[in-house]
Amino acid sequence: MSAPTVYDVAERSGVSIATVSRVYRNPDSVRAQTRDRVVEAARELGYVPSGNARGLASRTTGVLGLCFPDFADPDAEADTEAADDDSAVMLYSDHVIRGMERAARRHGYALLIAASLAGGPESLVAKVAGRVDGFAVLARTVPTEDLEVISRRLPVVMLAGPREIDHLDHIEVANSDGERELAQHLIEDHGLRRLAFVGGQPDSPDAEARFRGYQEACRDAGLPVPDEPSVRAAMMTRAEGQRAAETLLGRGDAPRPQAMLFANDQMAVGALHALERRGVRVPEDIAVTGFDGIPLSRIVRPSLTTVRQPIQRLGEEAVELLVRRLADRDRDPVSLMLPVSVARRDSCGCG
Amino acid sequence: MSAPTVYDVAERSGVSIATVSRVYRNPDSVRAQTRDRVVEAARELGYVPSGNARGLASRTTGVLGLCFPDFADPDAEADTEAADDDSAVMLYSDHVIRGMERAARRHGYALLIAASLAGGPESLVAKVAGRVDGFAVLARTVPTEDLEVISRRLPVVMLAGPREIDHLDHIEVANSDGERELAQHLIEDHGLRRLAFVGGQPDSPDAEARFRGYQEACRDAGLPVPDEPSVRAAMMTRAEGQRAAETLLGRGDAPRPQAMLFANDQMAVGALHALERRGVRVPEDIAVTGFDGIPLSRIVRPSLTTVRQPIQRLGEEAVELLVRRLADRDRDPVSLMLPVSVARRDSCGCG
DNA sequence: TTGAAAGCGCTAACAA
DNA sequence: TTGTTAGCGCTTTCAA
Repeated sequence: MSAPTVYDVAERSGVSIATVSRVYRNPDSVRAQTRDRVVEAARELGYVPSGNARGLASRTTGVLGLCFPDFADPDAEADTEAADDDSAVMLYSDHVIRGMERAARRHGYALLIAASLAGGPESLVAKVAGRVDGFAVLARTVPTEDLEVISRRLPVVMLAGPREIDHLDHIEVANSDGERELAQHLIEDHGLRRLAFVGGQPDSPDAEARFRGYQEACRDAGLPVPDEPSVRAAMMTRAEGQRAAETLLGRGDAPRPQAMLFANDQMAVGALHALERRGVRVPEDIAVTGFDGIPLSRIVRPSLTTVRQPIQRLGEEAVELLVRRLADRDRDPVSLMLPVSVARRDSCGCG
Repeated sequence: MSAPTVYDVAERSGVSIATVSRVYRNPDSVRAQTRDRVVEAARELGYVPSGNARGLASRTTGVLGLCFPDFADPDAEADTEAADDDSAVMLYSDHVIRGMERAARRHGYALLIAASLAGGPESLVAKVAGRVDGFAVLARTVPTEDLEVISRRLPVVMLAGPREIDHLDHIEVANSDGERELAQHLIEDHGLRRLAFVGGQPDSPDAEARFRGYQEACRDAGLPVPDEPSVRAAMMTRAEGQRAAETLLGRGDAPRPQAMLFANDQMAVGALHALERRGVRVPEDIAVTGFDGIPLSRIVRPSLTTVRQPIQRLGEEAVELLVRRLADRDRDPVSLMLPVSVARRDSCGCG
């Protein structure tokens, strides 16, 4: 039972394969009566055009791609209470995916997604690259070297993180500006002076950019400028935020900070829990801030002061850039910086 | 500057195109020295294998697909406070996507996703169908008629909702069982007798199944069995839950219900807010329950009693089914019913 | 409006 | 271990 092809449909409806093809590509170029015969035959046969053959012949796929890092262990158990935290970590990719999917849909494209695994000639990236008209890559997902090669063949846009290849389109989020503005607010409007920043690993470009913004705010305000975050979390999960908060409270050597700035909302929420348990009031005793603006940040009590990051828009803009480049391969490479906005809420005392 | 092909690489490295192909498909079948020459030439040329040509020749794509309904308006604004509610609505597809992506990755597949739009010969569904080895379809996304045709060509698994085509693999969630168990708990363990159910539109199979479970519990307990939900929400959003709660409280004609059961968590959370504003205590004055078990349900105060639905697992199982059918086209069609579990939390008085 | 024929870039026997 | 040679199913000129 091999799948029916244009030949089968052509034979059954008494036309040529070219006509069958036309019915699917440009129905109006075929006489209505002929068209009906073809459509009917296709129905009876269960004919579905082969995307591969189509793509091969027409040199386009109608598909855009996204490669993202495989943060979460694919074997992690799901749908348990314990998995919620992990679940939240993925939110970032999910938002990008959603944004891309919507924008792609608007332009008539489908979206192919794949989390990167190992490299090598048969990597997922290569698979994606060969099946799409263009694709987006989240920072630190694909070796720069590979992108160098692939981007010679089709449009690639790099998302978040630094611009590693300067002839590629690139979008980033104003991480540093956002954190600076947030810290400034704490310092100037609330008069806080003993701040602590909880960051991520040094190889996380986002977390590092946020830390830089924090440093800038300290410098601008004439406060001591730390070289390193007060604490570095490995995964930036809620559990780690909890731990970080306890660490910061427990340091006998220094006075308790007046504010804890976390590199993301997950950790800040964890900290809120830890502080509540220790009987430390937020914001009366200490201010807490996050970064990202996930839905959860608005719901926790006290509601979390944070920096809203337009992650979904990141995905949408990526598609726009791809579509534009597909229309004009020679346009100059673009580098966008998406603005963020500080959401002043209860946890800093702005209720 | 047309993209380089196997021929270019073969010529540059002084081998045949077959050898080039082997290097990418089965590196070990080529002498190391030859392989290095090929890889080097490919690098220099910027060669990326064409997925289309590959798929055409090998009759497989290494891609699985998902079609889901286009609930959210793709033009809706994102990343604003106002969009949060809308944002939450999408969570369902997001979870399925995540589940499928992870499972697909485990099996070496990428995932192609597309929200359905209009029908017709050139619909997104057809595009997906032509580009994957098999795909999953969320209920009410693709006309049954189309699936009938497409499923003759490649494996299709139907997700959530009733089993519309009985020779296809199918997975659903025990909506009805879950709601019945939940209502039973309210009735038997908490001794409540005046319950109200807030449902969705009649064309939502999930919401309807939940209502049926509710009816069953009423019948089993000897309570009056309503024909219709007390309120029907159009989109089952937080805002609508709020409104529904107010409607139920405001009905002068009947005594206030002792419990409000919502067809999903979103609405229940909205109701919690509305009740708090009206000074109605939960669970002391009234019990509130949801359905789905989204992360938010655990975080709101009081924490929400709900039914945890394994949505992500739905996606994972879909992939498993597809992979299995790909391995054996003749196996009997499977219909899975994924179990749910009642999460007894504060909002029913189980804190 | 329709048909004939030449690829699109790769895989997969089969040979060597 | 490597090369030769048919296709895979469709789109796309160019003619008719």
